[in-house]
Parts: sequence; structure tokens; C-alpha cells
Amino acid sequence: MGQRQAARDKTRVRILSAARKLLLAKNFSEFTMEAVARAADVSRLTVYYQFDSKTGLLEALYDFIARRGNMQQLAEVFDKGNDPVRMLHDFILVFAQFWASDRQVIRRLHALGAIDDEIGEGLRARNERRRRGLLVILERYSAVYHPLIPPQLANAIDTLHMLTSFETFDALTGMGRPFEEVVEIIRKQAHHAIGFTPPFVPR
Amino acid sequence: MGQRQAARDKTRVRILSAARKLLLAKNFSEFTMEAVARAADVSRLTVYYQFDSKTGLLEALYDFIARRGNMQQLAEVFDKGNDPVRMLHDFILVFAQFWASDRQVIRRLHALGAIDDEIGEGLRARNERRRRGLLVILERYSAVYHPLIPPQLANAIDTLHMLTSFETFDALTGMGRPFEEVVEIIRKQAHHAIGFTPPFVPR
DNA sequence: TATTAATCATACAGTATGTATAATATTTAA
DNA sequence: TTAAATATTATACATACTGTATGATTAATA
Repeated sequence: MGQRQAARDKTRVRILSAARKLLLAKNFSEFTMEAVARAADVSRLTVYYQFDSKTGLLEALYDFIARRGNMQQLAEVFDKGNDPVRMLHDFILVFAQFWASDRQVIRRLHALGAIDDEIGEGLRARNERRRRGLLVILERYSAVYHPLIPPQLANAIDTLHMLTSFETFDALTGMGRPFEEVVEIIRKQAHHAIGFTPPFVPR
Repeated sequence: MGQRQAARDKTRVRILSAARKLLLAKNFSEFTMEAVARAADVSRLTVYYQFDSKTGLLEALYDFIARRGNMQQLAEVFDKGNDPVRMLHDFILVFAQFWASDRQVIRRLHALGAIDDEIGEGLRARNERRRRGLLVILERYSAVYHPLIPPQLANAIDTLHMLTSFETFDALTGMGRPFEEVVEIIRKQAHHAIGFTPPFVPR
């Protein structure tokens, strides 16, 4: 089964790649369905046939990028290590890798999410998943190290959520700070957010 | 001089207020020159006459909001107090007040700045001013408390720049954390960023 | 009083999104 | 093998928005 499915996927990937490339253009006004179709070497109607609308195309593009950004590694963070601080370290690393994997494009997509409510919905859902991951880590941390009372927990989660956001990563990377340094800065700030004073740094 | 100037300013304010209101609409696609004109009760051509283009209108809107957000207080931060930690505290407060003054609208304008390069230019300039302010504070801090070697200084500035950004404020406020708590969280993280352990907290 | 500034009306060019209808080719299913 | 379903394309069109051109009108200013 699937000579047709395969061809269909191939066109979809071709369109998504073209869309990704065009999203890097200086002005978003250059990002038109016509331009995407031309760059992907398909007709404009094919783009509509595959993605329904411009919004649909952009939503699919975010998924496309998430797949390429190794987000499946996130699962490993939670089952392998059981030291919560190490989990936090790995959690930060996985997201930093994702943010770094396509920084310019993610920046634009996030901006579009703040403007178009339909796109924004998808981003909010992903954000909530990140927050739930942090909750799991912090609950374990609270049990293993020192317990956090509810208001502390809420502050810690929101602070970590902020620190692991794309916006934080993007700001700290700025015009070229090395990836490892950015991760290091975020981890240190994260330590402070949960009141962790490192007796040792797990690696 | 200025019965004409006054009338002109009045229309401009009416248009900007209408634009501000419309920017809160669910979908940005509803933000059209036509809609703004109708909401301001002027003709569409008047909007063009006063602001040249949609981009021009949005740029003017950001200035409009900055004026309403008490950004002129920023000057006082630098001349009155001379304790650098207090300066940092006040700096954080002034920006937090600004970000809080029109959160939804600022969020949209920042998003538009990441999409439209012309709008983005203005935001980048403002960002750089914020960074220069932090540099002044940190140089004084470095002289009064303990000196920071260049790489530490660079990291500290970028971390503070990130912590005082709208995105950080917006994330920490989330769905309703009180303003004072948000400021408190940012200040604590800022302490950690510069390696400041509070012997006392200046108020 | 003559000029200038601000507003508005009408019209138009250009371009974008999205839909309708139908043709074509190719794969799948009966 | 034949019939049906799927994916792509072509042409055309409705709708909407930006931005400009031209000119009229009113009121303030020099």
C-alpha cells in the first residue's frame, strides 16, 4: 500500500521545504501561496489541496520543524535518569537543541502565532506540554531534595517555563554566543529558580 | 500658534486610539486601514495622510504607547540614586510598568516587529537602548561591588537584557500573577545573574 | 485676501486569498 | 480488465486590502 501516499508525502515535503525557505525572506509579505508553489515547483492549487489554507500550511510547517528538531528525544529525558536535577539539565538541553535547530524560522512562526489565533492555538498547546514536563520534574525534585510549598512551586514552574522558552534561548544566543554557553547560563538561572545549590554538577 | 496643529494632533490621537483598540481583536486580519478609519470616524485617506502607510501607523502606535507607559521615568533611574543595585531594581520596575501598561498590544506589536522588518528596526533600536542602560548600571556595579571580567560582564548584560525583556515579563505574568510578585522574581534572578548576594535589600 | 493645511470623495491599479468547475493522469480496488 | 478514487493542474472568478492619483471642500494662517 502506498505508491500514491508516497508521492503525496513527497510533494508535501517539497512544499514544506519551500515554505520554510521562503519564511526566511526579509519581508513576510513575500511569503505568498503563489511564491511557495513556484519554489516547490507545483501549482498553487496543489498547495491549497494539501494544506487547505495559508494558516494550515504554517501549522503543518511547525510540525515539520518539530520532527526535524529531534523532539522525540524528550521522552528519554523522563524515563532514563532519575535524578531530578539531571532531568532538568537534559530537559533544558533538548529544548535548546530544538530552538537552535531552526532559529529564524521558529522566531517567525512564534510571531505569527501571536498574531493569528489559529496558529497561536497550536503553540499554546505545545507550551502547556512543556509546562507539564517541568511539573513532573519539580515534583520529583521536591520529593528528593527539599520540598517546595505550593506558591514556591508555582513560581519555580513559571520561571523555568520562561527560562526554557524559545524567547529566552533566542535572546541569550543573540548574535552568536556559543550553544554550550547559552545552555550553561540557562541551567544556572534554573538552579537559582528552584533554590538548588550544586554540591556537584551531574554531567 | 496652533489651532490647526491642535486639530491635527487630535485626529492623530483618535486614529491611534482606534488602532490600539483594533489591534486587540482576535485576528490581525481584522486590522485594516478601512476598519481603523471607521473606528476613528475619519476617512481612510486621512489615515494615509497622517501616517503614510500601515507600517507607519504601527510605528507611531508604539511611540504612542511608550509615551502613555511612563517611559520618561527611565531618566530618573540614572540620575537620582547612585547605588547600582538600587538602580537595577528601579530599572526593572520601570520596564515592568511599561510592559504591564498595555500587555496585549505590546505583544502584538512585538510579534509584528519579528515579521515586518521595517517595524522590527524600531524595536531593535529600543532594545539597544535598554542594553546600553544595563551597561551603565553594570559598569558602576563592577566598580562599587566586585569587578566583573569581560566575559562575565557580557553574560551578565545579556542575561539582564533577557530578564528585563517584554517576553520574560509576559511569561511570568501568565494568567494573572500579581505585578509585584513578577517584579520580585525578576529581581531575584537578576541578582543571581550578576553574582549579587543581598546583604540587605534596598527599597 | 491669498495661500496653505487638513480632510474627504471617487476612482483605479495591483495583488493576495480562497473557491468553483472541470480536465487529466495515475494508482488502487472490484 | 474495468471502474472508481486520488492527486495534480488549468482557467476563471469573487472578494478584499493596500496604496496612489486627482481634485474638491473647508478652515486656519500669513
